[in-house]
Amino acid sequence: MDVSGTASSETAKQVAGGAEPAAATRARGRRQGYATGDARRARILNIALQEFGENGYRGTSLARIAERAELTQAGLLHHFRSKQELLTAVLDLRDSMDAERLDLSNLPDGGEPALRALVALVEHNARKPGIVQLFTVLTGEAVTTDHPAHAWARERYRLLSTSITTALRHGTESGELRADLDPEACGRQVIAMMDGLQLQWLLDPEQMDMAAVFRTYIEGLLGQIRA
Amino acid sequence: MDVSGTASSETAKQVAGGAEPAAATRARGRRQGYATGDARRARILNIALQEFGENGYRGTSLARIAERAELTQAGLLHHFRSKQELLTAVLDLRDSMDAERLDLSNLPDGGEPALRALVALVEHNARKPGIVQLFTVLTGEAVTTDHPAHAWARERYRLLSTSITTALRHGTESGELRADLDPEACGRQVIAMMDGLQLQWLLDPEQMDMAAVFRTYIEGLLGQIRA
DNA sequence: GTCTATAAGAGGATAGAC
DNA sequence: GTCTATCCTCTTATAGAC
Repeated sequence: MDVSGTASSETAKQVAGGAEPAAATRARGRRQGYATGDARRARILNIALQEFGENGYRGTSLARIAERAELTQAGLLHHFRSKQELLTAVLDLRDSMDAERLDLSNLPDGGEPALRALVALVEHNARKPGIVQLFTVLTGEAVTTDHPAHAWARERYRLLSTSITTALRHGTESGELRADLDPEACGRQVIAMMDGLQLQWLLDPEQMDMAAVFRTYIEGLLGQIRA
Repeated sequence: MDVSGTASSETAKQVAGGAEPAAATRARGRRQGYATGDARRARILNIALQEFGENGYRGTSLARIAERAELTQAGLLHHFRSKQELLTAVLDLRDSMDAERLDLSNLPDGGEPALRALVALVEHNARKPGIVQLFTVLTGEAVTTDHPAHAWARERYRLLSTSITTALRHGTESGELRADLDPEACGRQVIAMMDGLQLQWLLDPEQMDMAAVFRTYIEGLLGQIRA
């Protein structure tokens, strides 16, 4: 059931900063102009991230998150005024975690470096089923136009798409890649391949080595588009 | 909890019934051992298909479906004993609609014919956003292990995967495709590309010509794997 | 085959005490 | 900052009349 079990402890560290005494956290929080209770917030966020990933937005209840965070639902709503606000915070958190590894809006320049960076990202993701699932489940839900994450998802794809497209275009312009390559279509394809493989991998992890299949794809693609 | 089992082809035929007089339908139903009220059932199924596609399984209520089908929730539950049973019937319906166009478990033999058949399927799908969305939303939700459609989705991918893999393998064996092609990995990639492009297309239809991008991909792939 | 009525519960959100 | 208590709505499913 707990698909993201391994990921959780690591993510907690990234956000919470460990088992610091609450008083110290509070004091520093005030100095830096934060609201107090950062550790609490971080704990809630990490639990929410797991729950949204495991059951989707609609399938997750505030009560369940509150229970796991060891406070009441009303207490939770003190930190996040609504379920939707909590979701937004979780999505921001996920984006910032990605950014630590690889700034998707600023890929290495040139075709081959950019594509190899993506291979590294997929290899990284293959060790983080929880995070991948959060993304896959929410993006699927968000296809619905009135879903609270719809705008987030659309924006994310536009950003990612232009990022890859730009890197590829630079490759064609520098002569690294074939001049007749369509950078936009190619970029969309690469993103689609990442998402599609994630889906198959999550549904049936034993059936596929996601990172290996993606690497094979990129190798083939490079052989095809190199000048 | 078994979603992938029973009901299958019977439900499909019931739905195809259309605007036949109710009395005739009922009489034939009795002869063939169906429950009566086929037209009603079909109407419910088609509405449920729309609703599940628009809001996902969790986001859809029986009351809403009943309202659109012009009966009460209790009346609806006379035809389908539970929400899950209704979902199962909808999934069977969707599969049978696909089958009308292209039997995915029995693709044309050989690499190029099979891949070209998939291009035709994607072109067809690009004109059916509702059906594509049902699939995308439910598959995303179904990543969760305890989702009622989880087994259905996993089974569907296994089937589809072996189907494409088989066609490609025949291609390598007949000398049509390069001997060093990995049919399994390649098959998984093709499926992933279809799913990933669907996702981007649904989120932002104006941003992409799904069929064109997929065709480009397949052309490039063919150039790469042909012997 | 369809209805009304209702059980039995979970959902999100708010008010006010401490 | 967290609690209890409560509200109101929505959910799935069942019972029994017609």
